[in-house]
This record gives sequence, structure tokens and C-alpha cells, in this order.
Amino acid sequence: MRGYGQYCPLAKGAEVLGDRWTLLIIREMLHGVRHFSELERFLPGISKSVLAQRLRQLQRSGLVVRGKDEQGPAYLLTEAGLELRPVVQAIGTWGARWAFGDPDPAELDPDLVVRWISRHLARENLPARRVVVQFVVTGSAIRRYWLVIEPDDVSICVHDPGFGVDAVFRSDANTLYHIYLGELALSEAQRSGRLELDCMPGVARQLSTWFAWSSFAPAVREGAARRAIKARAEQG
Amino acid sequence: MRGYGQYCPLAKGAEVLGDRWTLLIIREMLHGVRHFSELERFLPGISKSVLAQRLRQLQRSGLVVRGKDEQGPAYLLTEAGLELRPVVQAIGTWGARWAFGDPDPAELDPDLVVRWISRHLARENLPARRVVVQFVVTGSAIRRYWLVIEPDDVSICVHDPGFGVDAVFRSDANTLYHIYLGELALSEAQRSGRLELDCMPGVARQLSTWFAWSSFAPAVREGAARRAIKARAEQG
DNA sequence: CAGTATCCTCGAGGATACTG
DNA sequence: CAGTATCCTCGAGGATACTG
Repeated sequence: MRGYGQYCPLAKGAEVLGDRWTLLIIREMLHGVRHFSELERFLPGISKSVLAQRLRQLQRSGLVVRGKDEQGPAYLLTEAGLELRPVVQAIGTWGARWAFGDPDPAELDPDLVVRWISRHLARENLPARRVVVQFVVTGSAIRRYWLVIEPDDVSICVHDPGFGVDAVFRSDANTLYHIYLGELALSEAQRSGRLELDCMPGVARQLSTWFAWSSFAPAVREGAARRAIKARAEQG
Repeated sequence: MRGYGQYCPLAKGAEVLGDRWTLLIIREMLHGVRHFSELERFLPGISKSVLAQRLRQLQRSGLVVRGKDEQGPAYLLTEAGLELRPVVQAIGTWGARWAFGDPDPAELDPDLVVRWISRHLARENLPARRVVVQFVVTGSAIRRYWLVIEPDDVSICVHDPGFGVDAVFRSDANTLYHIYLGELALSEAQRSGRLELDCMPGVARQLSTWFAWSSFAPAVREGAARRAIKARAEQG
């Protein structure tokens, strides 16, 4: 981003962070995403050239270093990049409270929400064996996903991996997003019929503890509560 | 800013705040700036049309309302806008630590730094009478400012208002910026000869308590200390 | 997979003049 | 002062093809 011509900490921060997509790239990297193609998959709509340009710029600004790992080139956050966690948290918290209405249908990408869910597992509550959770996302086209959770690895399959299934979620994408974002409790979603949940015997009690949901969930809940109160006040 | 197509609190926050100049406009309004022309003066380089467009957008997003006061149209932050204070503070703190090198000479606008200083006074430490502080900013062209501090008003004059002067600061713009940003203590600036400070008798002891300096000063100091340690390590 | 190179379009915003 | 209207330029970035 072109500079503001001001010797001011906020202006300097905004210069580094203000380019389109930059903050979302940082969000992904704070979640542990390290590879170019993985960034592309988590950022639908970004083009290769923009992603490459942003990663170069982030290296020049000292937030990211490019290295190698087993799977090829890997981008890692520096100390400066890691210290953006409070910034991302502050903007996301504000966004959840004040810029978060109902989703546009085009924003409800089932692939994406299943990926998001799969990286916010509460590992400490999961059994020490392999667990498979199936998601059936209804809509104009039904999408199926199998979350294969191994003690030290998680993968998402779009075909039955054949290990058997511990639990099946069946809902539309909108409902799944609201559950992930913490606005809708599993039990409430089931009661209202928006979610069908089938579990293997013995799993039902633990299932709800396996998922950590979004780190913005508390702010999303507050924002939703505030909007509900306001709507009721305007009606009454 | 065009949307990201993601139903994510961070993406939604970034959509509202990510346009060029938007965060700096918010910074000014958090400092109490309410009028169009005042925003223009605090944001050198912004054009009328961009400022007008941003203010319209901020109203549409619900961060700002347009009203009237004694001096004409006035823009005020809503509750949503006021809650951006932690966001501005987080980005500025990060910027001070990780994106704040030496200033480009073009960034050292004497008008601006005197305005900044004048709105971070420690009112509780100022006497209950009118106080006048003169700033003489040296450089290719010498600029003079008189800060006229009344118990309930502060104004900046570029001609001697004729009230007499309680203290005179004389330094170049670079030094004045570093003092404002908290990197350079008044006493240290004097000792090193970068600042000449003349006071009326009886004022010298209090003078240093009159100024609150930048709210990012602690982060700027930490950032400068970190860079100094790093530079020394690289030398040794 | 992990990008680069090239071409092309469109929209952001600067400059300038004008208005209530 | 507090903006709006108009014109014009330039750069961001999308599409596509290509490379190690």
C-alpha cells in the first residue's frame, strides 16, 4: 500500500496491513497454514498473482520468511508476524459485534466451513483412536465430507474413506456456519430441526466437546444478542 | 472495499476498515475531530472527494452519523465507531514495535506534529490561567507556532498572539517528532543539544508535566529499544 | 506443486472547476 | 466552509498461458 506520508504508528501499521487480502493471509498463517496452495484453498477468490505479490511484500516488511519443509516451499511468520494475533483478534471481535449481519448466500461455502471446523478441534477431548465425523451439507447440491481425525493428523475426504463413521452432521450450509461461529448451540440446532445428528452408541455424550468452534464465537454471540434486543425494541 | 466473499468476522471487519484512509479518519474522530475541514487538515494528502466518499461509506456502515453543531455539519462516531479504539490501539502498538523505522524527511510535517502535541495536553497539570508555549521548528524554512492554552480551549497561531510566552521550544522537526512519540525525553533532548528550551521563571519545573505525548509512546520506546539491542548484537 | 509472464480491463482517485 | 461534478490517468489485479 502506498504510504500516508505521516510518521505515525497507526499509519505505518495500516500501510503494512492495509492491502487487500493481507490480513486474511495473516489469519491463515496464524492458524498454521504454510503452503502456497493451502493458502489458495483457504482464500477462495484470491488469484495466484495477488497471493504471490502479497507474500513477497510480507517478506519485505519482515512479517514472513520463506523456507522449506517436507512438502516444499513454506512460509512462516516471524516474531513481528506472530505479534499480529492481538490485531487480528481485535478486528475480528469488532467485526463480529458490528459488521456481522446475515450471510449472503454466496458466502456460504461448504468446503470452507468444513475446513474451518476441522482446524478448531478440541484435541484434548478427543479419544486416542481414529475418529471419523461425516458432514452432509444440504442445499441445491448435496456435499459430503468425512473428517478423519487421527491422534496427530486431521484430513478431509470427499469420498468415504471406509473406516466407519462415529457421527453424522446433516444440515444446510447456513446452519453449519452459525454453529461454527458459536451463534447456534448443537442442542438448539437439533431441537429446531435445522440439524440432524446421528452418533454411534457411546459417542453422543462426548461429541459436543470435540469441537472448539470459532475463536470469535463469544463476540459473535454478543453481537447477535445485541441485534436481537435492538430488533425487539424497534418492534415494541 | 469489495467484499471477500467469506462469512468471517475478520473478513467483515477488514471490509469495513480496509479502505485507504479509513483507519486514519477513525483515529482523528477518536481524537474528537468532527468537521470536514479539520479532517482535511489532519490528513494531509487526502482529497476532498476521497474524504467525502469515506465519510459517506462510514455512515452507511453505521460507524459515523452526520449531524450539526455550532460550526456547521459535524460527524460523530456511533457506539460501533467508538468501539474501534482497541483496534486502533492494537494496530498502532504493533506499528510502533514492528513497522517504525526512521522517518522519511517528507513525513516530518511541522504543522502536523504541533497539532498532535496540542491535542495531547495533560490538562490536569496545567495552571488555571492562560498559558502560551511557542515552538520554533528549524529546518530549511523556520516555522513558528504559538500554542495558546486556555482552561477550556487550545488554539494554534502562526503569528504572535501578543499574550507573552511561558516557554519556547526550539528544535528541528525530526527532534520534535521523536519527543512527541515518546522516544526522546525532554531532558535528554536538551542535554544532547537537539532541543533548546527557554522558560519563564517558575515554569521550568512544571513544563514537562504539561504534555501527555502520543498514546503509542510506550510501544514506540519498546520498539526503539529492541532495534537498538538488535543493532548492537549485529555489530558485536 | 509453486509459482512467473503477459496482456488487458476497469475502477480508484487526483485535478480542477463549480455550488449552496 | 462543505462539499459535488466532471474528466482523465494510472495502477491493481483478473484471465490465461507458460515454466522448473
